[in-house]
Amino acid sequence: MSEGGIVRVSRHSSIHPHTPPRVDIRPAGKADLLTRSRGLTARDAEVLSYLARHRVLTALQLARLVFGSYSHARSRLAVLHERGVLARFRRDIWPGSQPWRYTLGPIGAIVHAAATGAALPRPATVTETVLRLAHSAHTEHRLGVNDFFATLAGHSQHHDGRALGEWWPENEVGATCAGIVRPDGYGEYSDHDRTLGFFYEYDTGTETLDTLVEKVGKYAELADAGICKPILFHLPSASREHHFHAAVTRRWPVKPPVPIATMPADQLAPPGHHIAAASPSIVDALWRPIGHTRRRTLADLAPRTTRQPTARTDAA
DNA sequence: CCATCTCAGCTTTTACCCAA
DNA sequence: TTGGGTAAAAGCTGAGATGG
Repeated sequence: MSEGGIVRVSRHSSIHPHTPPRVDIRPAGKADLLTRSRGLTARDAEVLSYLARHRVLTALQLARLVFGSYSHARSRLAVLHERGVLARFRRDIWPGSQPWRYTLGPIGAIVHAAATGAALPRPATVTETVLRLAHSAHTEHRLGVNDFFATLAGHSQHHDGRALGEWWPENEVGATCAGIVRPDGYGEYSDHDRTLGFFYEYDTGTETLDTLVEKVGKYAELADAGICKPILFHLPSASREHHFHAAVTRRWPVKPPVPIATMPADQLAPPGHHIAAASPSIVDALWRPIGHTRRRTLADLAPRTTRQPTARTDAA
């Protein structure tokens, strides 16, 4: 299946890039706003909070982040969609079907705005936002980034002593970095006495290696400005990883200006349905620091500290 | 009303087999 | 040659049952 939104395509599959995504939005009338927003649980609010902050998530990703079971997540998300709390869309590919991508619907956007003290959006504005999201070429990239963090959060919830303490989306971390770099995300992962704060870069292979190396140079500028964190590069293949390592080593023969580790996506275990076993492989020894041949676990990339792990992922 | 689980059915196109 | 039926792929949907 798709790993929480990452389209895995068999040799028989074909994506229809020109087919518009199927968008499913329940309109919200003023009269039934109160009716439809009634009965929302604390967990529903958590779902809204995640979607407000990270824009779009699949049912599997939300299951990992918020729900205990995938089937219940799908069931509840369908109810929320039916009420107009959530909107959803997906592309048609062959063969098979695609997971729905969920985002805030008209009711959900209003309820979340009311809960956070923000200005209430008009339903037409929400509809426009959903349509833009559904048609944006950047949405699949965003889903890939969200999938990494959702998998990490889901994994942490099933392993004592591990936690994803922070997960900042692209726009928030970009603002914090004063525009010098725009990482795809920032996270803090704890494993017992070790905490790794890292920038995350999700590479789909569409950028040139020179562009990636230039990015590293920008991170060096950021480090000079006082923000130095390791960069985790998610690369599409082992060969891409090999060439990236070679390019960085050519540019900085002794040592890269900031710590960098890479993981080739084609080394990941085949994705599965189960929440508990949700791709633990991203925390396994798949991460290769620049200048090393031995791969390390995610926790091994972190310096040992005596700090207590931070709280689990907070959607707020 | 919510949580959890199971399971039959659906989606969509191609390849293949068989009968007319 | 043409047309109909079926399997395959990969995963989602939604109904139903059970229990809190």
